[in-house]
Amino acid sequence: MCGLNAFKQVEEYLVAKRRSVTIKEVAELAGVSQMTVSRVLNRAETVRQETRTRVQSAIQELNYRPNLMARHLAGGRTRLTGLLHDGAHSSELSELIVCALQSCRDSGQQLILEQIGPVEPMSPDMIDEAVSAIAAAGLDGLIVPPHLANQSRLIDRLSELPLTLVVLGGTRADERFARISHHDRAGGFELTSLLVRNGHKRIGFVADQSEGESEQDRLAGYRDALMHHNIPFEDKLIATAEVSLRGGVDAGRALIGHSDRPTAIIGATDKLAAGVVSAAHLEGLKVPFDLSVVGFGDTEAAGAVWPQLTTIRRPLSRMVELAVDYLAKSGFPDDVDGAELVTPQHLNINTIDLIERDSVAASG
Amino acid sequence: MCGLNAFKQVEEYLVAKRRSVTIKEVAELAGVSQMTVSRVLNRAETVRQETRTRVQSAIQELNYRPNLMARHLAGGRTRLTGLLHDGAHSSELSELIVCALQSCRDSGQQLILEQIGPVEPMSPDMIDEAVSAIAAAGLDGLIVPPHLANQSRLIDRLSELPLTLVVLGGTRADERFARISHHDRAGGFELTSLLVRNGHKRIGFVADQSEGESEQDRLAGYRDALMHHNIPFEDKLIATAEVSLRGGVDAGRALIGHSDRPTAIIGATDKLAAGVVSAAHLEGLKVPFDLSVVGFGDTEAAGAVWPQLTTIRRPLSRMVELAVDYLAKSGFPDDVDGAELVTPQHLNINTIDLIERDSVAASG
DNA sequence: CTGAAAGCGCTTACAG
DNA sequence: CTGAAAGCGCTTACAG
Repeated sequence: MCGLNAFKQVEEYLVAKRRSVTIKEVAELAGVSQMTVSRVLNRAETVRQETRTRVQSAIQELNYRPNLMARHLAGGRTRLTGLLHDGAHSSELSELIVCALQSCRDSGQQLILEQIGPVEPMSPDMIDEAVSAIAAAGLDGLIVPPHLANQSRLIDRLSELPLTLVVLGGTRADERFARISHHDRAGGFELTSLLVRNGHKRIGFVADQSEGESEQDRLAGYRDALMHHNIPFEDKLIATAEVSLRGGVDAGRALIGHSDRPTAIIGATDKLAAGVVSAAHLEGLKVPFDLSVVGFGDTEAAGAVWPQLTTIRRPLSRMVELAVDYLAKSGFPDDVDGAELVTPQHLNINTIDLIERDSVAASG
Repeated sequence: MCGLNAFKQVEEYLVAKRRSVTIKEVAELAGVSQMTVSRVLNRAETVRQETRTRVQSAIQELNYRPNLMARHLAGGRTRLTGLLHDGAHSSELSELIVCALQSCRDSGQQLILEQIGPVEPMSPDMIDEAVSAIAAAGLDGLIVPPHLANQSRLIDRLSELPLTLVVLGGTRADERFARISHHDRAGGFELTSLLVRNGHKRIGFVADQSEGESEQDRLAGYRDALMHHNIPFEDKLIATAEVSLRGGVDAGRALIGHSDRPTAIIGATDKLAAGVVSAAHLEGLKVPFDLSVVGFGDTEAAGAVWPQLTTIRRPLSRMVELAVDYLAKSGFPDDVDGAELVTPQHLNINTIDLIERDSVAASG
């Protein structure tokens, strides 16, 4: 009841004044100075817990949002956090941005989208130009999404900038930047084991020819699983392809083509797997009855083919959230749920999120 | 070399940032007050020509750029602009957000994402709750994306809030809010005509059962085109489906099933069309040789099936940009390129962007 | 036609 | 751990 009344009052007040809630009002409601509210907003550790809590409830009750303009003007150093993207719109990019926006707001950072591309492959000149633009933006931190984590020249250049770099995805720790990885190798193991449990012994794999660390790790996980289940590894069950639908179709046809064809195929990405499904259709095979197909990523591609793909979801939201947090606090916390701190600069998320849909059936 | 250059640029930038030219310096150089400089900047007619000229040369000499942050801060409150979304990540959402973020920054607005859903269908309670949350956010404006434009209860509730509402997509002008529509009917006409030009006479249409205005308009365009080309309209060539891959598959099978089957099928959305492609595969028909298929939207679904779909791209970036602009200026400009001002509150974009891919072949 | 003052909403720098 | 003051760069509202 009380909450409802306060709610109503705030609303009426806002309508009447036609302006938004300011730090002053929050301070008044919490019974502290503006300074203290500002400290809470900026994550200063010097505020007593009790005071902090009081301020936070005031913020919530009034639905206060700091005015970015004022912040920028006063501070001269609102932290600008960049999120790099390549201009290709996708469900992954929307997940990344939505979550980054939310996390940045929570931690008082301002999100700036920085675009590179979308030309593929990226030329050295293009990279240098983009990096110059990023340098000129005066960012405090920059987040590189999984999709661009393999661009070594780009990462090299970005590492030289006077900003904190966080790379999502990939595998190895690198002291030039912070990395948040997820357990691709275990994912590959899991997906392969699922197929083995369904009786499959001849399992094909469509690998990414660009040899990104993540994609290579998925393949390594596949080999781990074969070994674990005493199934011999065969070169001819591996095909490489450019990550595109066409690449998946071609690689799928190649794998299906020969006489001793696989009964199941893993795509290193959903897009490749979607291509494999189409290849199966073209060759007259029913999925999943004649051929099981699984992918990686839980992207839109996984839900756009029939049957919809069993796949492994990447914890993108979690990763950006952790990245923004890292930038806010200049380091990872010691204890992150479901994640392991490999080095102070390298956090690995080790939960696996298997999404089972309709593209797997028992063999034979 | 390049790295060194990047460093140098940053250094220069930082120095520049610390002492960026302000209105005060311009005023001093021109020998006037800040106020006069401000008047010149804001095109006030009350400045004497001679003074104006002096100020302008000072501006040029110092290469002065007004600080947008300060401008917006002083000029009034910064406007909070909401973008509604349903939590379902997609390429469309990423396009919407990327563009909204950019436009808001340009016009000094602050973008707030407001989520409703993602439960489907949305219950009245859920809608009311979401609308309350939106009310409490104290937004000045709210943009409703095409995907949610059909939710009449939601729109009704939002119309009652003390904020400026802009609905993207849909068809009819409504005085309770501003609308930016695109030419769905002409799009339906165009797509149908493309098929007719390819010799198709029996053209199926998978309609959206939810009867959204846009989707209905596409069907109307289809009928227009048939009439224009003297092809009789047949009820049995129309199927309705829930907008999902499964819906498309089922509707596709129904249309393909009967003896006198269509040689081409239009999906009211790409997702439905993707389902139709899968249905064709399941029934042993080759796309596009046995069946041509086209969709609407140029979404990820259009690129995730094989063959990739010919479709019509919606001008989403353009629409959000215009929406943000409308909110900034409280109205549409008189002359927008490629668009028509139906009423002062209703702008219709009449360009059609046909994306031809590989899902259409000549009939017979 | 022009200017001095107040203030937008926030932060930095200092003081307790 | 918390607060009072000054000021970021500009505009509005008032005064000449």
